[in-house]
Amino acid sequence: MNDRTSISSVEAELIAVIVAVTEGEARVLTTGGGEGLPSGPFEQSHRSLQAGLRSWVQRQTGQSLGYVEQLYTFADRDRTDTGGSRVVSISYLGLTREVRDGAILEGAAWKSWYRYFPWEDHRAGPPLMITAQLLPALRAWAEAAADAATLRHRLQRIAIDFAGDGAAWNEELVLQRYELLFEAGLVEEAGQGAVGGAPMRHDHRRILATGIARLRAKIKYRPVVFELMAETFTLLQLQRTVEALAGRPLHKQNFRRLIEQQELVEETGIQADTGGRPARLFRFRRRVLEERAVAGTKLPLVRPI
Amino acid sequence: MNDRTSISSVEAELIAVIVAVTEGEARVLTTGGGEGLPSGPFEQSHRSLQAGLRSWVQRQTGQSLGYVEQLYTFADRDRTDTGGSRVVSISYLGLTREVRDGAILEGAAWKSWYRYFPWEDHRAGPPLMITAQLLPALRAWAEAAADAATLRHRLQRIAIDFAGDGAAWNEELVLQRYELLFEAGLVEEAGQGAVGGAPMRHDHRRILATGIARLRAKIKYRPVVFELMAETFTLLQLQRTVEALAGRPLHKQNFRRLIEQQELVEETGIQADTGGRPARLFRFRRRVLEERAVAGTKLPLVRPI
DNA sequence: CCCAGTAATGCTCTTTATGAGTATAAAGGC
DNA sequence: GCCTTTATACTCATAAAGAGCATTACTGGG
Repeated sequence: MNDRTSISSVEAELIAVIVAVTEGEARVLTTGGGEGLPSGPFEQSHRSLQAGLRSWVQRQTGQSLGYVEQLYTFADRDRTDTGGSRVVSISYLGLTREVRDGAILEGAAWKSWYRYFPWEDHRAGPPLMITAQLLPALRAWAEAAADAATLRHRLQRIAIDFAGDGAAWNEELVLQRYELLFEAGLVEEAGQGAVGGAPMRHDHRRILATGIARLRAKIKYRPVVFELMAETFTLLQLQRTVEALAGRPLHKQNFRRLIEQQELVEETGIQADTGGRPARLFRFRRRVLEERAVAGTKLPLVRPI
Repeated sequence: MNDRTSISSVEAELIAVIVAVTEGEARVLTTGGGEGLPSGPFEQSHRSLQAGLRSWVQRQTGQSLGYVEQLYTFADRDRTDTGGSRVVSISYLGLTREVRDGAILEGAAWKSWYRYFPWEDHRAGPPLMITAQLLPALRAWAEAAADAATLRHRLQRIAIDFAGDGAAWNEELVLQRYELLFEAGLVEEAGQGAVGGAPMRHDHRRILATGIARLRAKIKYRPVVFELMAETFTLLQLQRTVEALAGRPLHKQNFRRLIEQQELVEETGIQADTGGRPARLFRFRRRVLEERAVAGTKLPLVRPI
């Protein structure tokens, strides 16, 4: 690795985590019957990586990506199906809205992301499968450790990732939890004895976990949720969207206070029929993006149930 | 971009932003007389990207990288010197400590990062060059806008990035500021009329800006500063290190309160001769990394001078 | 020994942010 | 009218963050 000597040749592909929230469900665009993420070669014709991704999604879904962010570049995968040549996979996170009648890629489908990570949805309290299935299996794995130090370390990781010892659930540890389950051999990609969650090809579920973790962190300090909303929305709809992403319930009044005091939205004057008292409709004040270095949507939590 | 069709071949290289803090100065490992960042091909033999980077730095500096994190993958550069073939550059941030007598790569040298970004060092108040040089030049650029909307937009960006209108200086906007100056043609890489900061080859200064921005954000929520410290240190040394990275002064007492209440450090029992009252020496409690999902070093600011 | 200079350290005060809860308002369905 | 449902307005308690004052412990010079 001296300065500019030889540069090695590799294959490059793009992998996309495209997220939308529809009817209060966080969904991700999948291919191959829900077993893969959309992916394809990075073509020489593309002006840049982002441009390549945007143009592809635009062509396939008829919908422009509101927000695009690079996730991670992987190269440590062993790809046996390309004849031993090294593959560099560049993954992206994209936010959009589902178009009902949009021309969607053959075989592509929107799937709830909790289908792949059922242990991540705490909106109605901690999923029962955590205590019923995951924790017993994880503890068995921990106790199969070769030595005491490994045992202690495994138990510690389980406690942190799955909020043992009365610690609070940390919704951002999506990737750590998936990796823990992977190491413990509890997801299908790792072998047998899967305990939960639909599998994906290659390491696509891992990439999805990376995307979810990034998004859950991002909504707290950047106003990206609005990329997932319709032009106008009620504050409850906005809250439900954040809850769908974060996978946990929020305190309604405090959520409203937060949004309004940050002046992220403005009223449109119209009312929405919501089943109870009509709600005011709001729209995102896009100007805030240029007015100041703007904060996102913190999570006004409610006490864990 | 259908699923697994053809995959295009590109050249892959690694670019490293290696940071150390020595005597209260944030420094970065450079090559070619300070005009480039260490870079080289990603070799097939490397187990993974990170492993490739680590082994290379280890060989060249005799120092292991404490913390490594992927920064960004670029592919939109026009590389004319490789015969039109596309280059994918994967950049990394690495934290380490300088070794005085370490075998350092031929031509490599540690340079203060404020040499490249003199407008980023606000430890002794806002640098005079901002009001004396940058702002006048930026305003001139803004006023050369073709239409009123562009003018307004440019002025807005200047105000956000350089804390106009009494807004607070945001130390995380390193990349945005560099890009603004680039667009305005005020850095040497963009053409003539450079106003400040040493230039670098290709887009290396941009990559360095990305690394600084990432690190400035990271120290607030992850305890990564300790990777830059000696085994034991006084709280003031720790504070000076954070200040060197953040580029702004911190409130001493509040900084101590923050560090101690988070139990990030433990006393070693030894005292250090510091010129005044002797200070207690501390070491990082590495265990916190496994005890809990741990917070970093927030910035207890002092009022801007 | 006294004194100035330099750091280190202990505490208090104020303001703001956050988690939580109570109360009231406005719609529809019966 | 009464109940259900959702929206919205406030209040309260606590914790965290920004700021400053006071005191302690060393060095070196007279």
